[in-house]
Formats: sequence, C-alpha cells, structure tokens
Amino acid sequence: METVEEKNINDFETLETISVDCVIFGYDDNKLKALVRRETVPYNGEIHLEWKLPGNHVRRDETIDATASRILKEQTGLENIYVKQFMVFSNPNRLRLREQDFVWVKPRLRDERVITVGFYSLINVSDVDNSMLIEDAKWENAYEIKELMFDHNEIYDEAFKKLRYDLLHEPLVFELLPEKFTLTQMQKLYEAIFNTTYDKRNFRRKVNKMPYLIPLDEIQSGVSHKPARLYSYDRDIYEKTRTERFDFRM
Amino acid sequence: METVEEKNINDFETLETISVDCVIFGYDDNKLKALVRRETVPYNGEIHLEWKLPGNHVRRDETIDATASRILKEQTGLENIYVKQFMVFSNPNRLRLREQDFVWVKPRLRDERVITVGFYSLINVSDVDNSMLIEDAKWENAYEIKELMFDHNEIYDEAFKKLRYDLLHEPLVFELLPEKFTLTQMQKLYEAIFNTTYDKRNFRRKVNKMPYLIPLDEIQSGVSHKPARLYSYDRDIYEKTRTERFDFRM
DNA sequence: ACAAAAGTGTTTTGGGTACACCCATGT
DNA sequence: ACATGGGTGTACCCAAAACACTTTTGT
Repeated sequence: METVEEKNINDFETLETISVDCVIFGYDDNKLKALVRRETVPYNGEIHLEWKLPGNHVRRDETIDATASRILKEQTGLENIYVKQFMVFSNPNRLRLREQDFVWVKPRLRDERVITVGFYSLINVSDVDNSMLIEDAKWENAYEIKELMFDHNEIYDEAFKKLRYDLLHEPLVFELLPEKFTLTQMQKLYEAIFNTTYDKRNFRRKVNKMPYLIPLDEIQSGVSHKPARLYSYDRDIYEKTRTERFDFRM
Repeated sequence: METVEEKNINDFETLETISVDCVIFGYDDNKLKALVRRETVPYNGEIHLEWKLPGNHVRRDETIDATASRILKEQTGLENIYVKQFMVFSNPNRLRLREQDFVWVKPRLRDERVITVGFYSLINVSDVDNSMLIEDAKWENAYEIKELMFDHNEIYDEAFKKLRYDLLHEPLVFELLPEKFTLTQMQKLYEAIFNTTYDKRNFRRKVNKMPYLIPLDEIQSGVSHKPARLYSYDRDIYEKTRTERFDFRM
C-alpha cells in the first residue's frame, strides 16, 4: 500500500509543475513541534530512511489553500485548520540537490521541474486523534529538525522565520493553544517560539491589555499546586478592536 | 510587432501553468505611482483598451525571482532592482472572471489553468530612462488604479497591503528614493504610502535615530527657499546594526 | 510541612505625541 | 519684502523593563 500522496496523483488530475509543502507546527508538553514524515528510499542497493515535509501536487480544480488544507486533513485528520502560504521555492534544481532524493522522486513526477508553495500550519496537538496521524508521520522538536529531503530544510527554516514574524503582528498563538488555556501556557508558548524567557509580571500586564483575551470563571483542576485561571480567545472581539499599531511583541 | 511578453513564450520553453505578475511601484513628484500596461482586446467585434499588470511565464531554467527581474528589465530597462514575492494567486477561474479577458488570453496559453506569483518591485522613477519604458506602459497614481484585467486588481491591492506591512519592518523606503534625498522627501514618501501626515519634528527625531541614515555635506540647490540637507542610506550599516525590535512605524 | 506553580505592584527609563517659531534662500 | 519650505526643543504620558514575595493547592 503506497502513501496517500501518491494515490492522489493517480486519482485526480494535478498540475504537474506545482506542489504545496506544509510545515505543520504543534504545541505539546510546553514544546514547539513540527510534523515530518518518513520515506523509505532505495539507493545504491540500500534502503535509506529519509524524512521530508508533507506535501502534494495541486489539483487542477483547487486553489493552493485547498491543497494545503487537504494535506492537513490527510496528515492529521483535522479540518478547518489555520494554513498560511509564506513563500514560493523555485530553484530549478531543488529536487536534485542530492542524487538519492531525485532517484526516489523521479518516477513519481510527470515533470522534473516542480515549483512548490510553502505553507505553515498551526494546530493544537491535543486536538489530534493520534490514531488519525498517518503512519510514518512524527512530531519532532522544532529546534531539532534533522536533515530533510530536497530543499525541505530551507522551507522549514523559512516557515519558522515567517511564523515568528507573523506572530508578532497577528493573534496566531491562539491557533496553537487549546480552547481554554492558562497564562503560563501562553507564556511558555511564546518562550518556545522565540527561544527566550519573559518576566511573568510584565507578560501578564501586557496580555491583560488584550480585550479579546477572556478570563473564564473556571480554573485548572488536578494539579498539585495552586490551580490557574483559564482563559479563552475571542476572535470577534479581536476583529472589532484590532488596530494597525498593536503588536504582539513581548 | 507583438509585445515582449509574447515573444518570450515563443523563444524559450516556459512552464505553462506558472506565471509572475509584477506590481512596480515608483515615487515621483511626491506621489506614489504604479506601472500598468495597455492591451488592445478585440471582443464582440469591438476593440477594447484594457489595462493589466506586467507579467510573464516562468522559464524552465529560471527561478521566479529571475522571472520578476526579467519583467522589470523588459518594462523599465532597469537591472538589479528590488523585487519581492508576496503572494500566490491560484483561483482556478482567475483568468475567466470576465469573458473578454479570457477570449484575449486563451490563444496565448498552452494551459488554461495558470497560477501566478505576485511580486512587488520598488524603483526610483528618476532612474528610469523614459525612452526605455516600453510603449503601452504608464505610471498611474497608486490610489487611482483603474479596473484591470483578470484578478489583477486583487493582486495590486495585496501588493499595496504587503508593501505597507513590509515598509514598517525593513528599510524599503530607500529603494524608492533617489540616492541622495532630503528628509522632507522621505517624509512625503511615508505620507504617500500610508496616506496620512506626520509631524515634522517627530518624524525627524525618529529617523535621526537610524544610524544608517547618513547626513551628507551637501545641500539642495536651485530651490527658492532654504536649501535642505541631503541624506543617503548606508545598507552596510543597516545590516550591521539591525535589531529584531526596531520598527519603521512613524 | 513541603513542593510547585499562581498571582500581584512599584520604580525607572525611554519613546510617542502634541505643539510654534525663527532661518535661509530665490524672486 | 515676501513667499516658501528648512530646521529646531520641551512637556506630558504611557509602555517597557527590572525586580521579590505571598497564596493556594496536592501530597
């Protein structure tokens, strides 16, 4: 049984020179993770285990955002997930940077020149039913991504850079957090993404100025310390109160 | 004699489903301008004059940035110009939003589904040798762009939005200014782009904090008022002194 | 009682903003 | 002399940053 990626190539007409690759970020155990998938690559008579980003070709009848959402569904079982295109990768040699990658991919292509649109995606890992995670997919620490096939390390690095940039200007943290979260969870997430630490009092003073961060009448339970208040994010209030100038820098 | 755009389709092998469209911004006469080009579109027995953004297909052997630079060269004669990809437009119907556009473009395509990468580009209009401006190209006030073919109004609006966003975080103004400029020119440029006004003293205090803005030992001449000091931008100093936190908001 | 994280206030410093007048040049 | 844009300083407010102790729960 071959991968989901290849099934689609046979079942639907796709654009042969355009693909989408997706960096799926998740937040779990106070750590930022990214999803990579394994491929078995025969080369020189040996089987290599290689890793790559999930990706797929664009179907003739869909937008690239639909392609990205389709990849998310395939990889995680989730729908209505935040996906964002961030950069196009168009190096004419991008699939032949290492010969073994090219040997593997060549029979799967109708054209050897493929331009790919990089997307990143933010999910709350606790929403993922792990039985839906396709075999050969794995959550990797975002700071310890191994060598990937093709130009996927470059795509990953650009995704992470863009994520940080965007996070300072849009309320994207909430896409990574569960629906109800504590301020400490939120702070640790910022710290994981920006690889730094913040002062608790200053952090709380700042986020308490966000009118769309709603304190709930509900506290943590089952923790062996003072239980923290839970908060949720109100997108409508954000949309109504957003200003050009607000920024999310901590 | 047909346009340069079509010549390329015949002379070089291009990727049939991928194009680049370019919003070329220029600053002249204290106004922000964008370059549009005219096409004569026969439809229903009449000749329509239509306008579109300059664009081209991607050649098999070039990156999309090279495609964008090639478009810049064709349209303005300039090389080594700042170009930046900002978004991919992939609506499957983007070429058939109006029937007359599709009738015009169909014979020029090998595939009716074309995904386009939007670039914006910043040039200093005084660098342009107007005899190099190709016929049928025209500088239009950035706030008075007419109806364009295909989805080019959407591309234009996204380019302008992205330009404003990027301008707050990177020293892009200097790409639009001449090599030597006055602080008032710089202020008027910000005002043109953000469609607002700034206090002169506060503006100057802020930009004087930029170590890469170099006051020259040279002043304006030939003006019927107190001549202003000229400044230039030092990219090396910017690269050396840039910080994550600096922003260009006025 | 102890461990573990929650929660809270003050001071200092620097940037944002609002605001009005004199200066140098060409005509 | 007048018109035109060039150029400058001060006061107020608010946000950023640095910093330490008490509270609440589970074990």
